[in-house]
Amino acid sequence: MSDGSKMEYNFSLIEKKWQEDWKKNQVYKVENDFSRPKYYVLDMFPYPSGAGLHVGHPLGYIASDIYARYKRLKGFNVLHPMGYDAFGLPAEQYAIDHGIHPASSTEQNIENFRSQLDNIGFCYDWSREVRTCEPSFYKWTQWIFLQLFDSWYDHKKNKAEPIKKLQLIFQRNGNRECPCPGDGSIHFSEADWKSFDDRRQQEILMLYRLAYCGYGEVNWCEALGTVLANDEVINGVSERGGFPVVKKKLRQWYLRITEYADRLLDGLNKVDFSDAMKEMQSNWIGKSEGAEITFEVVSNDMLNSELKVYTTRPDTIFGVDFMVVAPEHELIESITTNSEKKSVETYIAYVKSRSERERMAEKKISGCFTGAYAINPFDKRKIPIWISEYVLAGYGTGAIMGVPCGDERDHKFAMHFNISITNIIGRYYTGETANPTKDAVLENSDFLNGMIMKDAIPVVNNELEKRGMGKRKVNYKMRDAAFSRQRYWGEPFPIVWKEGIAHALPVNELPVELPYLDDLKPGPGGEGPLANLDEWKRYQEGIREVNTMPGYAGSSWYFFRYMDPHNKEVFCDRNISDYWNQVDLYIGGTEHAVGHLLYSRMWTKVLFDLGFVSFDEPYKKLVNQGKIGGDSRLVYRVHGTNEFVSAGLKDIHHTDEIHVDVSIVDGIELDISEFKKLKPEYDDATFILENGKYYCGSRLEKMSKRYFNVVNPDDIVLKYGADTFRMYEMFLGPVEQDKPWDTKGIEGVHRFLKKFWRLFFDDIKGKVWTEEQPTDAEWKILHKTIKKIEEDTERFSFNTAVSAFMVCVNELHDLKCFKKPILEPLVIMLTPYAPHISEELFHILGNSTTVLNATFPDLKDQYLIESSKNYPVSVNGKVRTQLDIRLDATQEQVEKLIHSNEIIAKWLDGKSPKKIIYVRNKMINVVV
RNA sequence: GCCCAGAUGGCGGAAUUGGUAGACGCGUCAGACUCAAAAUCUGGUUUUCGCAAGAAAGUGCAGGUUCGAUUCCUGUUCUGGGCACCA
Repeated sequence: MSDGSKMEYNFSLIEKKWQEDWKKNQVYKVENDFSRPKYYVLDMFPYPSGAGLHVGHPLGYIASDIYARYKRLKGFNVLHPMGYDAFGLPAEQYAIDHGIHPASSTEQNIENFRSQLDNIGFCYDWSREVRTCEPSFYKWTQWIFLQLFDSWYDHKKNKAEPIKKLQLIFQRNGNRECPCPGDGSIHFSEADWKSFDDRRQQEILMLYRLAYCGYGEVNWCEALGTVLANDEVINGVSERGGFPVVKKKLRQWYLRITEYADRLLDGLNKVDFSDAMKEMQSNWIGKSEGAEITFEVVSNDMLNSELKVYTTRPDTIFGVDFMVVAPEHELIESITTNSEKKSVETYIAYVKSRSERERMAEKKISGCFTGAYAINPFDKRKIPIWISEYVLAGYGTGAIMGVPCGDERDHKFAMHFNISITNIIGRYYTGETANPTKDAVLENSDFLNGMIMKDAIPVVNNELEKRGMGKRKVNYKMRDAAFSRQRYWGEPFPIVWKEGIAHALPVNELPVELPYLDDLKPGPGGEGPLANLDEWKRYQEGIREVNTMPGYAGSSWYFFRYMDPHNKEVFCDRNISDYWNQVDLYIGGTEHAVGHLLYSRMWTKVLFDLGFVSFDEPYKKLVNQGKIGGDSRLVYRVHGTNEFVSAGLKDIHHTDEIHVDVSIVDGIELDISEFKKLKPEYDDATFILENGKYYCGSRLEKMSKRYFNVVNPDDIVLKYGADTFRMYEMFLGPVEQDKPWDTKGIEGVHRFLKKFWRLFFDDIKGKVWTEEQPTDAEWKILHKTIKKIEEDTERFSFNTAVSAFMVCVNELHDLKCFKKPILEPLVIMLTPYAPHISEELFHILGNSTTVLNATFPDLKDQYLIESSKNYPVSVNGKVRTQLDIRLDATQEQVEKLIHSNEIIAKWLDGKSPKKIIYVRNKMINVVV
């Protein structure tokens, strides 16, 4: 390269040159070097959609890239990989609609993603790339699934254990010490167990397995031959075609994630996630502590059966005026009296006719009396048992005790059906609305009278347990996660069915490869497309599982595979996972709060329990990047005409607004000639202008093709370069925050980089940088900047770090400081933010090695001590002077400074200060 | 309805632990260079009053704590996000 071409900042040349160099020399390849301190920076890997990346997507990637490069400069061995979450529904839908096989559309999309990512200059170690749809990857997805299938949760040890151990326990003790998580009503002795045939034994084991197959309710549409999602069913008929849809119990695979509810909740205390994220996860888990109370039931004047209810407020037991059971409750048939039979049947038929949607949307009060009564276990009062859809079958026992004075829903129900209300909280209940307080003193409550409600809770619990009428109980909102899909584009299950019993395939037969299938129509009886492949289905004397795993299977463990991506023997070598350990920094969107993040946390805990890894929380710190919104541009057409009116004048006409492509608008000014070319109908459009210009309206909304507001990073990189793009995305605002994209603002950052370049080369003079020794003032600028950039990078405040660079360069320009001892550390500090220009300048300064091997510059304290401002104030009659001092000042330096400070010296008048108070590490109060 | 987060110039945002509010950038105004434009450089830019020096007000709203509050506390309004008959 000649000196002449170095004169001006030619970003496209520089970026191309260094990207090729990085690739050729495999600069970012990472070794599993156990002798070095490690740091693991991970992005949530993308789903390679056909739309490609817009400027919003790389935000998190840039932040993690900066941090990874920063940690590398700090001397860490940094694992920073990337891959693709490549299995899933959208690719399959696309295939069905467009006739392209998901394997090839996925391949194409990945290629496109890769070129877009490469453009931005990330430091990923691509030799560790993973794709969840590759057999070499999903072999281990299947293998981990088999570990889940072969395990159960031992509540005594509070961990997962191999199912073999459970079989031994059953042989010795039956299940009296291991209550069945799948069906609490199953009890058997060791003798019973031995008497069960193999089939029965396997059925029972299935109820314990962490990955299990059971029956769940789904929307089944016979005419379409498929299962439909809730939102595809409207008023009991299918959205497409209007065919009848019925609720049907179908065989489904599940993850028994509920067994990990407590540990998933507790684990939140030892990870660094945002409070909002922790909140979302703990709400989803929905732990509540209460009691399960058993009521005797009288029907047709005879003692009939028992009804269990779950309540978090056992203290209100004497305020119970009615019981409500869910319409699906199994007791309904047996307890309904002859006289009520008809109305109960009518009510249940009504409930069944309503879709989940209607039920949730309307929330109207409905219900029906069963004719039966429950007996209050303490005062033996008869309590009517009702049925209502506001009680959910799936939570607690599917039955509640109605306490109208304390619960608003119960109150509304009682008012609606004219049930008399017992007041147990005195003046706290006005008769108008319920009061859920725990602070009231109980009345009308037998042995609890005079007690404060919250104190009464343990008293009642003790009494219930003493009398055997109930017990303390913890409940969770979280349900087991459905794990099978009747779809093609996913991992096949390594399972074979023989006579109704699921068998794991031997590990040496993994992976079970997904057979190539052209026609992706569903199979018979609600099964997936794989069911159409008779030959593939048959496996010895059994039949393969034809469902596939859901999209979240591969993403639940992929972070392990990056550590040891090419291992053919295990999913990840234990020594290697011990070294890389937890992901130190995980960056991704909030949309995965309760899906991916919970599943991957659970899988890690299982692998930990079974001894395959040494930690049970996968992510040490999680940062959620915000979304970048599109800034749409709107034009206004006078209704019914072809005349467009400028935004400021739109209100005086009756107009329709139309989105216009942001690329033909400069700021808010429309390029009318470009606009006319958009559509033939616009060709003869007329315009009402303001000041001779057509101004567009604007609106912030989601970046989407539909709104013509998508900005492609490729276009930005082409115009301004990757370094400008990276820095601008960071400069936009805090990483965690949602913010709008504004292409105009990018000029400022671009100017900064050009100015940075001019510290080295002048347009006219050429080379300006020298080997000269800097002055103290110049050192101070450098050290101030090092400190600021280091602190800001460390605390993820990349926007203020970029500002600090700008300030520094402006100051150096003002001082005309082009000295190598100042410039070189600056280039190194800029590396994480703008890697290409840094490499080039570092190379020019005469270092033969790349910036990669450089270290983040050390601080020299002596240039940091300075006094800034001081404020004399009067506190409680004493005169104080406050003094701002650099953070790192030592006691000695402070005292020296105090005596040399003009104002303080005047106050002191030669005497010593009475007192020096360190208010903060930055503020010092001197009392005279 | 419940839970969480936020509200600062024309705009994006800064102020790290209570210490000169508005860093940095955009936009804009004025000037330099230029025949002109681009690029670059210099200066101004919270509001009101003032020729100016300067003065007063000012971080959604109303209070409170403090020598001092964008920051802490109480109440309130609005905006964004999450959950939603979970007993």
